[in-house]
Parts: sequence; C-alpha cells; structure tokens
Amino acid sequence: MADGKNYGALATKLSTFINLSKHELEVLAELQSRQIRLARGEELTEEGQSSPTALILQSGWACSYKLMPNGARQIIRFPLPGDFMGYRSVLLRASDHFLCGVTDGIASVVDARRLLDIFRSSPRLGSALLWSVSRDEAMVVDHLASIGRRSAQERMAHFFLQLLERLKLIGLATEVGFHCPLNQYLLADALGLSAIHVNRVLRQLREQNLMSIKAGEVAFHDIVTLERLAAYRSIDPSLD
Amino acid sequence: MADGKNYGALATKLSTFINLSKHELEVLAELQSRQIRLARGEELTEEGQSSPTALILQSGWACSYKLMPNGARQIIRFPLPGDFMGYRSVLLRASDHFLCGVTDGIASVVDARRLLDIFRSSPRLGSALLWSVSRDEAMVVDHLASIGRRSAQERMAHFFLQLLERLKLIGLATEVGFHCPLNQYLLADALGLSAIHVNRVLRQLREQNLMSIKAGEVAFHDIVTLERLAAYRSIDPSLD
DNA sequence: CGACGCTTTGACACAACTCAACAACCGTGG
DNA sequence: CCACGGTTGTTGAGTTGTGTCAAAGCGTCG
Repeated sequence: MADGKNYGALATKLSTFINLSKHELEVLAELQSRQIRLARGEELTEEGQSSPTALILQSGWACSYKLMPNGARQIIRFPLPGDFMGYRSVLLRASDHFLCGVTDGIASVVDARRLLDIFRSSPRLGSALLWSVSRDEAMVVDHLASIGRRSAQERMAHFFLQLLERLKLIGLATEVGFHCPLNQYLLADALGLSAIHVNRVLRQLREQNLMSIKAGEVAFHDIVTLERLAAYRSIDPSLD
Repeated sequence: MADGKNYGALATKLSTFINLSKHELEVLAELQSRQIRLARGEELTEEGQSSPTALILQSGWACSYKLMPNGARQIIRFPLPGDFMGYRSVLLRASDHFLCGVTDGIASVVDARRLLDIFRSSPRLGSALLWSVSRDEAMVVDHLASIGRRSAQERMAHFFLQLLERLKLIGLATEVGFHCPLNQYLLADALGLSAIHVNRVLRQLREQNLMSIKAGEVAFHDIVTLERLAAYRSIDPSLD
C-alpha cells in the first residue's frame, strides 16, 4: 500500500506480512465496501440477512462474549480493526454467543459467497485470509490456556502483551503503549476474574513498575520482565 | 448407512443429522482410507508430510493440549471418533500446541486439497463438514467460558454432560453412562483444576447422587439435577 | 450542583491449591 | 501363588489466591 490509498482495515493487516498486488488490494477494497455503523455498547445481531455473511471490523473495538445462565459473562475475544467477527455464524447461529461494540466504530459486511470466490480466483489472497483467521483461532486457544493455567497477574500481563502485539501490527500502538478503551469490568469478564481483583492486579503491576493504565492509556515500563512474568510467546504462527 | 457397511467414523457422525447418499458415503469412505495407528500417550507429530494434511480420528480417544512454559498443561479438547484433529495445522504450525493419544486408536490422514475438492464437487457434504468443524470450534469457546466463569463442580458436571452428548451421537454411550478412559490428571488439566481437587469434586458429585465413576465407567444418576447444576445447554448449533 | 460511570481501598470469606501420606488396583516376574 | 513396583485414587491439614460486600474517591457531563 505504498500508494497511501486506503483499501480497508483487512488490507492494512494483511499487508504487514505479505505483499499485496494492486489487483489483490482492489479485491479487498471491493470486499469491504458495504459498511455498517457500530455503536459502543450496542449488540450486533445479523438478523434479516438474506444470505450468510461475515463481518470485518474497520475501526473501533468490539467484543464477542458468552452469557452464562447465572448472568455471568465470559468475553471470548476483542476483535480489532482488520479482524473477522462472527464468521462462525456464517453457517450456524450459536445460541448464546454475542457480539457488541466496545467503542463506536465501523464494520463491513461480507457476503460469504464472495469469500469463497476469492479462494477460487485469488488463491494467494485466500491463503492469507486463512492465515489471518487461523491466527484468531489460535488466540482463542491461547486465551483458554491462559485462563486455565495462569495466575491472575500472569494472565493480565499476557493479555496486554498480546494486545500490544496485535495493535502494533495494525499501527495502533507504539513500542511502549497504546490507547485502550477497556474498563476494569471488561478486563474482568475477559480474564475470568472479578472486577475488584482486576484492580488489585493492575495495582501490583503498577507498583512493580511493569505497566500502568491511566485515563485509557496503557504504558509499558518493563516489557522484558513483563514477558518473563507472563511467559509470553508471540502469537504469530509461522507460515508453512 | 442402512446397509450396515462401515464408511468411516466421520460418516457415522454426519449420518446422525443429515441423510447421506450412497455416493456421499463412498466419497467419505475414500477420504478416510489412508490410516495410521495412534498409541496411548504417544505424541502425534505431522512432520515429514509432503503436503498439508488433516487428521480424522477413527477409533479411540485423543487429546489436544498446550504446554505452558512453567510446565503446566492445558487440555483444549478431547477429539472423539469422527472428529477432525489438527485441522488448524493445515496452514500453520502452532508452536506449543500438541496432540496425543489418550488410548490406542486409529486415525486417517486426509490431504487438505482433497477436502477442498469436496466443497466443490459435493457442496451438501461440504456444508455438513463445515457444520461439524464449527461445532468443534463452538465447543472450544464453550470450554473457555466454562473455565472462566463456572465453579469446579459446575465445570465438571458440564464437562461430563457434554461428553455424554458427544458420545451418544456416535453410539458410544447409553442414556445413562459411558466408558471413559480419562484419569483424574487428564480431567484436571482439561478443567483447569488440580488433580486433587478433581478428586474432591468427583466425591461431592458422588455423594450428592448425581454421577459417579468407577473403573473407567461413568454413570449418571440424576441427569436433570446435573444439568441444572451445570446450567447445561446442548452444544448443537441450529443449522440455518 | 447532583448524577453517573469508573476506580480504589479495606475487611472478611471461601474455593481451590499444596504438601504429605496412604490405599487400592493393576500387570509383571519370581 | 505371592511379592513387587507403578499408576491411580483417596483423604486430611494448612495455606493462599481470588471472590464478596461495603464504602469512598474522582472525573465528567448535563
């Protein structure tokens, strides 16, 4: 994207690891042309779609979560610009799996058949898409392991390091920080903790001079120690 | 499969919710023709494959897990006969994600291109496959939510109810029980608990006359109460 | 100004973990 | 046949991480 034109968030993301041809960029831009608005706190439902669709987040943050029958919420992931959202619902409607905006934003609606076309007509782009989706899936698995086998502190550290990496990839983070619209309730529901304990853990990290959050700005003070604490390892799978 | 012939575990599984034509059955049988042996405790690696492949479990139980740098293990799922295993590795090699046999068994090796062919040549079968894989994915998400937001008892109850449902689907469970090769260490690593606590929780469930395990045989004594306890809801997503 | 959303803190309770034994069960080999 | 070691299950006592409850601080915005 040396020409500086905007071909959509997905193109931006994919460009970071493969060089997209002019044609492929056009295809991606066209794919993301149908856009909808996304409001903070608003639940996204795909009712009334005549054909199966997927969503690609263009700007803002979203969150996908499950509601437990006792009222508790478990956040599965926070889609960021360039990420697919709700691609699972392409084929099926998971009963208690929801999607909502963390901030205002924009998403594009993609016809599922259009995606399949890409696999046929532009295989290289297709495998890039597959890579991207696989990466998202690997992150869910990571998240599962994190909740199951890491302490609250390790989980928190791991979570923010992963967020840093994802945001850097799409140019929304510097080497040492980023803007983060997540409050402590959202963090709690994502990490399987109580909001109060999230606060305590954040204080510990602050007092150990590892990282801090102030007014929605995350600042990393000692990434090396933080990575050691979280036993962090890059999420990016190696391409075959 | 009214003719009683064996077209592979995947065919058995898919047959339970769509009627497969003779031709589709043949395609599935051919797909699963290349088989490998799987030994209890043996790690499966797909090294040396000339082209990307997926695995379908035919018999026995397997388990896919992540190893944390501190040595802890988090089991992601237990593939059962008819389930895809390691389809994620089709495109990428997740660094610390492993697959191993819980029991001896057999798996078939499928060339990824062969799968793609099916989507083209037999769309109905393709969408059945997609349904099956989506279901597996939904189960991982369920598992995540379970570990994040359920108590140890609820988790245990949920886990076994889900297992019951999956095993019934492939004819490996009765209405009230099944054979289960999982020991308390495996349960612990799956549920994000310590092995000792698993033992205590199982005792509680036994003393409450909800379910019991003896010599690898799981027996459900009060499924209704168990479902209430686990806030269980069927994993099967509705097809569009 | 008050109301609201979010953060922070303290005191206390409890679920789950750790450590340390011991018991039951198995297949193996003497 | 029994003795044996290894694996798995069981139990108790004590510790600790995390949840719960309650309340106060602090911005922001109408």
